[in-house]
Amino acid sequence: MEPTPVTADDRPADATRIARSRDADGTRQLLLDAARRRFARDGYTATTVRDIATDAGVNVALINRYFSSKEGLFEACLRRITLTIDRPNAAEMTVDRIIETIIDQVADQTGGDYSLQLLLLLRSSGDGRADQIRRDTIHSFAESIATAAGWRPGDADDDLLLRAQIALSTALGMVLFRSSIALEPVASASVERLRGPLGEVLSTLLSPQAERAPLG
Amino acid sequence: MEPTPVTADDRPADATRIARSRDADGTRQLLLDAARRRFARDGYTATTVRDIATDAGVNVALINRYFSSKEGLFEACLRRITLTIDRPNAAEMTVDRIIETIIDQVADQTGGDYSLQLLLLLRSSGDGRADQIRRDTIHSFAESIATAAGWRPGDADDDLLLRAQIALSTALGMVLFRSSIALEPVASASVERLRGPLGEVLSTLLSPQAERAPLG
DNA sequence: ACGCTAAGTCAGCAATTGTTTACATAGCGG
DNA sequence: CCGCTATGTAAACAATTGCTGACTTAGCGT
Repeated sequence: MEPTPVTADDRPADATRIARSRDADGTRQLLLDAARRRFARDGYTATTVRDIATDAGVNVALINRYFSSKEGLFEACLRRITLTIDRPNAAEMTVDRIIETIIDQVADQTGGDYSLQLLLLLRSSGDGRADQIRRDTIHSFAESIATAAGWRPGDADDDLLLRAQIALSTALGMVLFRSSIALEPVASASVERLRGPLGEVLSTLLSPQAERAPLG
Repeated sequence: MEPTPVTADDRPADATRIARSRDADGTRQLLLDAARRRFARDGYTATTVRDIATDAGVNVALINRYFSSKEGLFEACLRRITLTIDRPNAAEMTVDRIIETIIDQVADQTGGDYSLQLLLLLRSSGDGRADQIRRDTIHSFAESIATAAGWRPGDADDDLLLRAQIALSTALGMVLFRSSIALEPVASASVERLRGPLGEVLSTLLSPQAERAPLG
């Protein structure tokens, strides 16, 4: 099963870290990169360990050596997810900067790592532990957004958290439409084209508005 | 592989159409119902034909007899999708009614057929033809929404179509968070709780606004 | 120079997958 | 009442899956 054949030069030829013949850490990285790509694009069950090993240019057995199992490799991919929003000290993030970051990440058409990681967040292996990791990652991601909007951990009112999650669902849905489903015209819309409506949506959700109805 | 075991009474015991022992159409329906549930919940590759047959209480070989292949059954499920929005004569749909319909469908916590069908729209079999059906379905769904907002087929300006697709991505992302990922607090938020923010988002996207910036 | 350990290879196993083939039988037309 | 066809059953097929064990070999420390 080879739904999306990956040519040799499609694999990120990281010139700075040439995979020497006997480098455990380097091999682990190659496997993680190939696995993330496969899992994100084709999903967990549709991806075979042989696919990943071939993409990484590495022997299949090493997946089990380094990650115990296919499931372990998937969990490692999930744990490796770091989104642009979480990288700077999120405490100083303003709503407008968060919104701009989300838009850039969603609109990233290069098939780069960030939209790939967003896509990975939507994949499930069916395993409970992996699903929990995924849930935690998304949740912490939503908390970062909500925090920028003024939410504080432990707030009795989680309206802002809810709104942040709705904003996230929009972002993830957009990534799905653009990279996986290829729905036109949204799939090939430029960043400039998306900035308008997406900005409106995210501002509506996250920007403080005096006239917002108090939770009934 | 049995990620989500389905008990006997979990299967929709349609009393009006008892599956008699030798009824081809009835058997087809049983298979379609079971397949849609499995495909929507677990995805295509994670679902086995034996899972479906067991859920439907039907012999495995009948899947190939009636639908040629697992892929054919999946396509039949996709073709069967009819969303609430498309059912009435969409020409008379107002934006507000469309918005209300979307919210109801997204918030449907009963795990009923409609959220199940939305979930199915996010699943891929990897097969090109099935993906095309899925794409067409989503696209026509977006056109219905855009039409209510004033868009007309053939419009040179597809800004409203784009906005309808963004609205759809929000809706699908929400269904994913609620039924598949079970992300709190959005997963168990009531319809009343969701109506506020979701209504704001959808209105922002679809309601005519004089001050909307002309496409630059 | 050399051996020891980590790193990588190879072949194959057991289980599961979708599908097919040959067979059984219910139930209606005559 | 009989037999023919549509319907359903059972068993097995080849292919693929994740994974394992025994084996090789590169490369560093001494």
